[in-house]
Amino acid sequence: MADKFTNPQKTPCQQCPLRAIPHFREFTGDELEFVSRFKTGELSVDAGTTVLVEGSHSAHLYTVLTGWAFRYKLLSDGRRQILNYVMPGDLVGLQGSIMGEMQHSIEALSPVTFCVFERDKLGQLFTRYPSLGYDLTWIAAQEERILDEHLLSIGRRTALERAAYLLAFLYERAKAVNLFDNRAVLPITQQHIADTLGLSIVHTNKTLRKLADRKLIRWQDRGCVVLDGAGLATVADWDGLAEGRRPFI
Amino acid sequence: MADKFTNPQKTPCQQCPLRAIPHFREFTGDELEFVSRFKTGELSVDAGTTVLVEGSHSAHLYTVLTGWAFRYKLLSDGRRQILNYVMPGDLVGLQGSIMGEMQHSIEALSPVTFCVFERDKLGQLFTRYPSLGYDLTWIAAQEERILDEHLLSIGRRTALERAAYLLAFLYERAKAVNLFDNRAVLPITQQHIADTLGLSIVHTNKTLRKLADRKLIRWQDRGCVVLDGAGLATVADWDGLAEGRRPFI
DNA sequence: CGCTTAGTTGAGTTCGTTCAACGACTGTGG
DNA sequence: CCACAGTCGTTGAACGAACTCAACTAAGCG
Repeated sequence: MADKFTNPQKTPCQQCPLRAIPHFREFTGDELEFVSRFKTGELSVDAGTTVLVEGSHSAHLYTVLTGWAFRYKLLSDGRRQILNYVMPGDLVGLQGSIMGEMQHSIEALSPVTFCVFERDKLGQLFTRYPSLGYDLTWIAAQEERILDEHLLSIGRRTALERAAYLLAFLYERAKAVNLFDNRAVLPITQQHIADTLGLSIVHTNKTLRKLADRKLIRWQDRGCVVLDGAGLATVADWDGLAEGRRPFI
Repeated sequence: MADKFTNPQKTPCQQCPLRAIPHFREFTGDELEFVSRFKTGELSVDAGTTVLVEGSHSAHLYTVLTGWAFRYKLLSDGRRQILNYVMPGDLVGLQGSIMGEMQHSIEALSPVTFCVFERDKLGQLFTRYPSLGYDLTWIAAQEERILDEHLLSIGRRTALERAAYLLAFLYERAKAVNLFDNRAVLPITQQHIADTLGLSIVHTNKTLRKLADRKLIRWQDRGCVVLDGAGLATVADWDGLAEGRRPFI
């Protein structure tokens, strides 16, 4: 793909901008040194680019350095379900690395830069840096938690509650990794929201309008502005992420 | 809880009946010896018992030795979403062990025996037996895959497809761990199915009737008899688990 | 025998869908 | 500079899937 660009000149992990964010945990010098060798390059893509494809066998693991993306699956007739969103510090491609084949695809919502790791060195990571292995398990377990909550949402919440939950969730996650400057703008279309909530685009539009009428969000500049994250969480009967400091690779 | 019964006299892991099932991978002698010490006892519960509760802080990890159970979450007004089903060889309680608080509950569908592991020794597992740490990550990643597929199902499949997917999924999983003798009977009620699919019980009943009319299943003896697993998978547009040999602890 | 649980079925209602049309905005090529 | 196409959001109307309510059967159990 022409719009993909792999950059061998990587940002050194020692100067990783994510390490400055209090949301992420500290590394020891040893760990940092290993991760730095584990990282083999960077991948920068435009918004809209499909990075990993369902069914492919990727030899890489990726951590998002900057930007937004999402994971999704398709049915053979084209119906799409967005599974989760990916933000700086998130690891993707673990399933492909650890079990062979990717069972979902990933698409960039904004320009995205990934740190690229070699699957081959994953074994080394576990043998030489058990604490990093533990972190990988932590990350996978955390993703599981989030998927549990999404499942509860799609299965049992009403359309209004679902939409409120999703926006509160995205707002809280993005805030934790400093993705907002002054205003909380989520760079997604109503089609993305519809495909996440399992609703039609028309009904999604009408549901979002209700949230806007309640002054919880505003639709502006091709994105969703969150005005009241806590209010959204209340509508959704959602407790928040309850996640402390977060490891990352 | 009176109906729980912790048995300190454990089945030695060396004679674990699960090891005989080809679906599970081999252990090295060392690993087996460690797991055997990691295991501190067994827990046997009746059908219907709630084993782990959302919000609790469990000091244990469990692997199912025999029986069926399920994981679920509740909304504050009582709406229930079943997240996944748990069968022999499955690990539960990892989230609680690794991140403090359980975010879902677990209830037994049949009499269930669990192997009990100490959370405290989890660090040792990663440092001394990296291959087991890798397996834990594998297990978490596999659970993630399954949740992805469930999300696709609830979000984008029709009621009929959803039901077909769920039953095909349970059938395939249970078959892999020898949970059937001669007939493939799933020990669940229609209420369980409804709470898994995100449907009302009435509509679930009418949907299952359609599957029965097509001779794919039969409802009998308080359970669902799967007559044609492949037929169900076809209705659901589902490819199967595509999982090779599976690690377990 | 009555009590409870699980499954079944019909009738009416609600929520969400599909179809369709339209406006606002963006980017592109002439 | 304008014409045009494409994407995205919005809205109304008609339809259909799934829900609630309610009544009833069958089976298991003290």
